[in-house]
Amino acid sequence: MVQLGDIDRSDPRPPYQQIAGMLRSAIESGTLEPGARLPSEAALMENFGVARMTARQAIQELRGEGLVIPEHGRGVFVRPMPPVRRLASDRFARRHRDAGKAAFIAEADKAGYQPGVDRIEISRTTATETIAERLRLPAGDEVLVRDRRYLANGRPVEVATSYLPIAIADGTPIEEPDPGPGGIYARLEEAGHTLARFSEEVGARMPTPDERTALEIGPGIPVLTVVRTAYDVNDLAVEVCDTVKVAPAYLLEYDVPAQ
Amino acid sequence: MVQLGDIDRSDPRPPYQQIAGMLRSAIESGTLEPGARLPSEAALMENFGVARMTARQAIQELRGEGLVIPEHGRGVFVRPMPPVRRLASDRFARRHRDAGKAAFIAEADKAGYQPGVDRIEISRTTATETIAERLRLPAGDEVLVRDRRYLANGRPVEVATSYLPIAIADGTPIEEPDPGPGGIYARLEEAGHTLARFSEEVGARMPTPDERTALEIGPGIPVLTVVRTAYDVNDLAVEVCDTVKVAPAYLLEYDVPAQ
DNA sequence: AAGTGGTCTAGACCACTCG
DNA sequence: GAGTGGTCTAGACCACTTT
Repeated sequence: MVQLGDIDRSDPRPPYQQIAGMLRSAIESGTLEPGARLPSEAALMENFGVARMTARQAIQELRGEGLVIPEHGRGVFVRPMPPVRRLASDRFARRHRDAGKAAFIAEADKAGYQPGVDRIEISRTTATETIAERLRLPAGDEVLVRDRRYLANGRPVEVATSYLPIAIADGTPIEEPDPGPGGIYARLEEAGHTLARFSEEVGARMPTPDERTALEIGPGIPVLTVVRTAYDVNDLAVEVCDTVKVAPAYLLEYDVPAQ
Repeated sequence: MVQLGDIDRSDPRPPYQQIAGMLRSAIESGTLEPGARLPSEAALMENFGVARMTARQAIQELRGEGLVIPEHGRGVFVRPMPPVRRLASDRFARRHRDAGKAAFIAEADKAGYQPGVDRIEISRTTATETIAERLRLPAGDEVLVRDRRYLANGRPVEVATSYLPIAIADGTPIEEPDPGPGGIYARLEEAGHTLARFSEEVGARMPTPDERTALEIGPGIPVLTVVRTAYDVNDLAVEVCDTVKVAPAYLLEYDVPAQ
């Protein structure tokens, strides 16, 4: 196995933190490459002369930092970093739609990874208070809901839920799982809702258990939340899109004018 | 203590997850208010008839989600949510500087909390490759570094490091801990660098141990990273500001034109 | 079958907080 | 001193993966 040091009994840190520190160093220095297997719990017990729970606690530290992922029956592995998706502030520019590409596809082309969308679900519900407020609808109005999951190189990186007023989406391809070239924004513009601007609210938090499952991430990996509202040239809110992204896979770029 | 259910032996989830789930429900429903103490480990052992490590593992789940914070010798408490700072995309508008307010102060006034800045440190170093690239300087050029920590209601919420080319900052109040009314952006404009635009890169990750200390947060709380570059009307990069924010304390707002 | 991690038990001693 | 969480031990049985 990888050569690690020994526990220093004079070190004020408890043994499990020392072990975690040595493993962390090995990961950060590249001695343990992304995808490599950590020493097994049994190996750590023998190497450091500790009980199993102590070895596990050391690994637990690294899990909490998102550095490693355990795989039942196989071992604990150094987390391979997903490809970073840089989202430029022009990602919803009309020229991408005119070229027949939805925003996600346009950006995948540029960054050079294989995009994918699955689990598309269309439904209708009454708007929650929050959604109604953002769409400036009376609370309780019916809205179209588009749920989907985005993949990069086959790995889930984002789940998104769009809400549109029924009055706008009714009878359009927006109600279809595949809304056609350019995505739903192209369809909105065809329906006369020429888009003027978007407003985005960005936050970050730990994922809920449901989100962990959908995004296939363990605990210790935060998510970025982006709530986007699209407005047409008449300043009508035509869509609210609620997205949850695997944080390490994203960098969001924005341009802010000084005035 | 708070009344919780019992473990369901037919539930496929292990006992510790069931216990964590019940505590999570109690927190989300408000039965356990922010700041309230969770049942002690001894109480959980008795209530559910489990061993101590099982009770601890349940609490560990909630720690990983950032829902609770343990305090040695006192108990485990429901994390009080810090006041959320909504950062509007106009927070660097000139009118705020003209009113003599730095961006942080202007926004605190609006949101109604007590702002604060401490640990201001000024130094000079040679630019790292990344910083030099952002400032479009030759690698190895000297830069002015402004380090500081921001507080809201006395609690740390953000650490920020600004880098400015020496050629721009040399001999100006920007080298002082307190650069005067309107902050360093006001001084830059007085020096002829009228600001035209900012570019921001937003990401999120788990904090390093150093950042955890500086921001006084435990593990389980993610941070938002924002790297802002300021450009003047001649498209000269005049400042790069690297910030690390306590994620639950922030919501960033951006306006994106459709074209 | 052997090796891995996942869960659990029943204890122990320690450090910290509070009355 | 009593109550709290922090750390550790030495076992046990289970579920999953690989050979």
